[in-house]
Amino acid sequence: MALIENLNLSDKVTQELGRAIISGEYSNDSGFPSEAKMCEDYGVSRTSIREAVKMLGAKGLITSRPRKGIVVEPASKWNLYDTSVLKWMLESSPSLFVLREFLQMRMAIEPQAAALAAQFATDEQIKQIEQALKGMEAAGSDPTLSLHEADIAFHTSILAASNNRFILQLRDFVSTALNVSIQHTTPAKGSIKAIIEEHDKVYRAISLRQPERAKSMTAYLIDEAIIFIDAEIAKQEQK
Amino acid sequence: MALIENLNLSDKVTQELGRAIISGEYSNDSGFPSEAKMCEDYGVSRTSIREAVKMLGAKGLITSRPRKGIVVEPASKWNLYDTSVLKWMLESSPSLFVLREFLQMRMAIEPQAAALAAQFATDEQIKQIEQALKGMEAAGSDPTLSLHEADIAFHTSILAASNNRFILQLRDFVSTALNVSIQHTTPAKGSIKAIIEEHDKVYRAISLRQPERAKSMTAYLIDEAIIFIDAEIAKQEQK
DNA sequence: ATTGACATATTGTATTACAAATGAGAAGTG
DNA sequence: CACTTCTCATTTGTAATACAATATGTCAAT
Repeated sequence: MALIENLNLSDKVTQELGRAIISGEYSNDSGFPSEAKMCEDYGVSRTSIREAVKMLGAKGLITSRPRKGIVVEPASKWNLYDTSVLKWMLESSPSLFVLREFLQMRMAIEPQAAALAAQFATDEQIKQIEQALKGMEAAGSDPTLSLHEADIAFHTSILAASNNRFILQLRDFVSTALNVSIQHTTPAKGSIKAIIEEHDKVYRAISLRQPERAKSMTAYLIDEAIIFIDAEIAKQEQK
Repeated sequence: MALIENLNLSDKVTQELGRAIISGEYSNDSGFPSEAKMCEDYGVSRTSIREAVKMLGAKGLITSRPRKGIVVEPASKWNLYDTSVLKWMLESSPSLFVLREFLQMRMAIEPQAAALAAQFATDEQIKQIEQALKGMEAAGSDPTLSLHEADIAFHTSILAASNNRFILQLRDFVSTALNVSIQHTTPAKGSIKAIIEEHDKVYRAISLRQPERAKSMTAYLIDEAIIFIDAEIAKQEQK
């Protein structure tokens, strides 16, 4: 999974440091080690350390200044929409709460994306959504196919059809959210048909160019997931 | 404005290269120069060039591999929520169309943020929103104060009150959007009172813990701006 | 035509050296 | 004593050099 192979040294150091920073190993105690110290710790040259530091700086995790050394930025400065940062967060956080935040974000983005798609999608883009929907239907009746992957394809095809770069950019974010979801939601087998039916309603609203319906259908879809997670969290807190 | 002073060399190179990449100077033609070439072009050591390349790579703009050289990633890979990337985009794009995309994003984020704030904001956070609103009122009657800054403070205080890290992260994004807006919207002086009145409705909905009203009031607020920009774009296309 | 070996260009890594910035403490001064 | 100024030490910033690793294309041999 981690696949820390095939990476060059500075990338490997970046991975390790990034994970360590986000899991809070340097937040409270004696501060961040100096470049020289890290050279020893990791057994690599200062060149590689510096390149790693620059990359982490570009993601908003740290800053460095002469004599002062390297300091970890407050979490509010971290670029959470960077896929690496997102990955490190998921590796170090209890994911049920992060998942709720994910879903709240999806509740913001996806209904609006669906509405924009209904207004501005090209015929080609609508065909893409249709293809993804057919993929879900196929996976619904054929267990060898992945319903999960088709589901992701459906949602991202809508993001693409919004023709808004900032929304499309959240593709990885939504994919990640859906991937995390799958770990918690045991897909009630009987309801697969219902799920596909609901996705179909979203598709039809978009293809019929009805922004408001597309928006509320999508909101409905995500709200179900939020209700499920809220229940899950409540269950966990009871223990 | 640019303030390219006070930066170290690798940061300066990063700025220049980033701007050049996003404005498309390397997208179609002979490809990206090699590190050695850039050392000559910029008159700096390979160390600085490499650090700049690493930073741009961390923002998703380029990748580099031995023998193959440095290649510009497709725009879909760029991390648009990186404040530097955002800045470079605004410097190189006709901002009226970018502004519409900004507003579409705000239409996704802010109503949801307001709804979450109505549900989960602490009393302290609601007080913050109230403070920002009072700031707007003060600026409305005192021309020496900046209504614009108070406006930004109001919107970001709601993002903070959502208590969702992913939404709060978009603070810079929303600030930037509002800053760009001001360049296009000549604030009709008579309507200032109306604008403040609408912001007050959002605040009251949040403080009364009414998520749905907070959401629709915020959506109304942003929709007005979208209508304005659409008209502006139509006007420009007529010419 | 396919394969294999080799030359070549480019990034990757290490090392050394010195410059620049800055914070802390010493030294000096009223 | 209070305050300023100077010096020094620490840490990052920049440069230069050298060689390793990697992948691409070429050319020859089968």
